[in-house]
Amino acid sequence: MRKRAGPRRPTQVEIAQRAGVSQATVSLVLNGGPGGPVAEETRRRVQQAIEELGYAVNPAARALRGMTVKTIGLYTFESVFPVDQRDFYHPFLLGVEEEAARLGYDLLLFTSANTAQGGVYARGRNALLKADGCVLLGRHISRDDLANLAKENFPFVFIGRRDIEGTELSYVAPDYVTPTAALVEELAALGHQRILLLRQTDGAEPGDDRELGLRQGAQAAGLRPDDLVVEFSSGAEDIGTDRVAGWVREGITAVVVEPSEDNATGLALADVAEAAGLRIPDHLSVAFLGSAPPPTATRIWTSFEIPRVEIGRAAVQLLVNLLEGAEQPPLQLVVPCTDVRGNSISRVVRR
Amino acid sequence: MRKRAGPRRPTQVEIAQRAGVSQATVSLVLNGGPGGPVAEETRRRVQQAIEELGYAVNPAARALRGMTVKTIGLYTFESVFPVDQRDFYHPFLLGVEEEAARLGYDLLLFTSANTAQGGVYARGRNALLKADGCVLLGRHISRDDLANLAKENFPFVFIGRRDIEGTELSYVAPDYVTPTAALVEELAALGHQRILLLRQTDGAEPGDDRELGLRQGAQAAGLRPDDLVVEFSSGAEDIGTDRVAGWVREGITAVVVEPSEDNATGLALADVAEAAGLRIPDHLSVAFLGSAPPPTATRIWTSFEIPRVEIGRAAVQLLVNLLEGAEQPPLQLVVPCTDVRGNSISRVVRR
DNA sequence: GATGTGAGTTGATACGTATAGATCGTGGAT
DNA sequence: ATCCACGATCTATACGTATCAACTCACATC
Repeated sequence: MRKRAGPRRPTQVEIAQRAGVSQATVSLVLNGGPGGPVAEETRRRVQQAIEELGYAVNPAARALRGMTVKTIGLYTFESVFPVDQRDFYHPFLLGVEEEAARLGYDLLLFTSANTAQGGVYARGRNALLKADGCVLLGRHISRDDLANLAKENFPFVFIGRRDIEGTELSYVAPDYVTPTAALVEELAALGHQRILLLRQTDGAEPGDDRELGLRQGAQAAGLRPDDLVVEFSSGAEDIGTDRVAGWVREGITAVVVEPSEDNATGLALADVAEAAGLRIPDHLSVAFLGSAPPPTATRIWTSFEIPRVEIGRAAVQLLVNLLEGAEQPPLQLVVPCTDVRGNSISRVVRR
Repeated sequence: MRKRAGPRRPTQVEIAQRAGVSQATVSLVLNGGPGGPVAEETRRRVQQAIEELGYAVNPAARALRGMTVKTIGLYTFESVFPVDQRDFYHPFLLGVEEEAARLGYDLLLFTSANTAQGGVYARGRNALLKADGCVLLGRHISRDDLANLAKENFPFVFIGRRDIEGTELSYVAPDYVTPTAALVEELAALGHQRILLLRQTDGAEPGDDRELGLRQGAQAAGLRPDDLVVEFSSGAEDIGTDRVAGWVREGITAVVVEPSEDNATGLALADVAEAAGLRIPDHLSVAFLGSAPPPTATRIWTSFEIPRVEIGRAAVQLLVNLLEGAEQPPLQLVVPCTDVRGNSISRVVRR
């Protein structure tokens, strides 16, 4: 941590000297505040001195006094930066950026302190403290970090639902339960009797939500709990021909897949099924419980779309509430998703 | 500018009390520095207290002491945020982000203080001071702002060449002169006798560079100065049928166009020419002196590509040099562009 | 035994700001 | 004439850190 170079900038003291007033008066002119109004003549002299010397307030000093700096941090547990256009996270950033700008906050990207670099508390510091508050993002979160931040009473909003024991943290999350239940009901109505949920190994709470939606939908459709199968996968390599054949032998006719960034699991399932002569959707219905792979000429995946930009915006709004609002309890927000009607599910066709 | 809410965070003083040492010793443990080494036993006790209380250094206090905070600002004169994928500026940001992350700096996006909001010195503050230094970007710069920043001795690097009288500022810019000259020589070799340079009204130094390249290339090719025509345009509405017809009547057979974000001028020229029965390139050669519109099935614009990502990276490197390096004069960097061989120029064909 | 020597620690200070509390006129009410 | 109220300004302080200069203490040197 080096010293800054170059000559010093003018301070309020120098302004005061030049204007023939005290430093306190300069601060009064700048910020108003208690201490009474400032006489017009005095104000004029101070303003003039400010012009002449090119004074600008020192944000560090303000921050040290406990003032906010109008800066919102954005921390991503995965390496999101540099932000590629095709990036899974890009829409979130867009929303965050947009709303931060609208509310007059600057946006601090914590590119230097992601999980690979040692996380939030890398090098014994809490990098996030550079900002007034922070939006957190990412699938592979560190629960310790979250818990610590909450304990430290640092204002932050998480994008995605996470529950940490002992603290009620603030988050904005998509509602996975409702559309999953609806999808399962639809599958049941199409005649599917046994449904498989393919969860991500590291799915955490979002995975739980999908499973909850599965069970709710099944119950509403009159399916029994043991008509449901839940299995896990951590990527393409987990989806072998044998495994898929086993599912079919068990009577599975529909698979609902928890998405991941690259949707490797779901795509592998489609490949393997295809290679085994199983046509989608005739022999096997497949739906994604969230963002599906991009549509092709022949295939539109049945799924639902997460309103990422809106979630980003909402996260900033929540955070600014935390920062500027009165003492409120941490606030959670769950936003609805929109269905994507695809052609990857259909009525069962016996082979 | 509100007060921060919530309970206070532990400070070095509290760590010191708990460990039974002085605050100065705590700082020594954290930063080393002069004041001699710390005994192993003492260090251990301090570390333990830090663990137990969950101490994290206060960046504001460090900054107030004149330390750097490892933060690079990114300021854009135009409204670049939110960063759309198709955005002209996106590759620059990519490079800046990438290099900042690599060098261990966080990136502060000044979304709140663009030109529309009052510029760098909006609300009497210099927003940029929140960062150690800053990368500046944009076509419609405020020369006053640049001059002021230079006067204030604020460390910054501009992307694109700008000359400000009285100060030598630090920038990274593409070399427009060399490829422009090469293009003009090529046109001359193809038999073009009269060449038009179509400049952007607000082109500033980059426009000057193109004109310089034009003259250099012409001279090398043996064209006379009055074989060259320079005109200005600020967009599609400036390119009428009459104007284009006039050029042709004057004997112009080749147009080199200074690009803009949307390249409206160049595209309008193509449209108008087409509508007037002038085929490109047979009747009129057209080249872009920089980033051309995207290629279509039939048309690849002859142009040259600005290495935007590399320029972003280089800007950060320069800035970090300024911040960390010894006392050097401001440093400029000019990077070469790569030719794009298109099909929009050819030998002259008499109609 | 006097005198350095150097490792280890600490008190004091400055960075620039916001603000609580004290001060000082000045004029109006009593 | 005295007191009060109030507008305008100032003095003093705290925020949390890094660092300089001073200090202590043990130990080696002559």
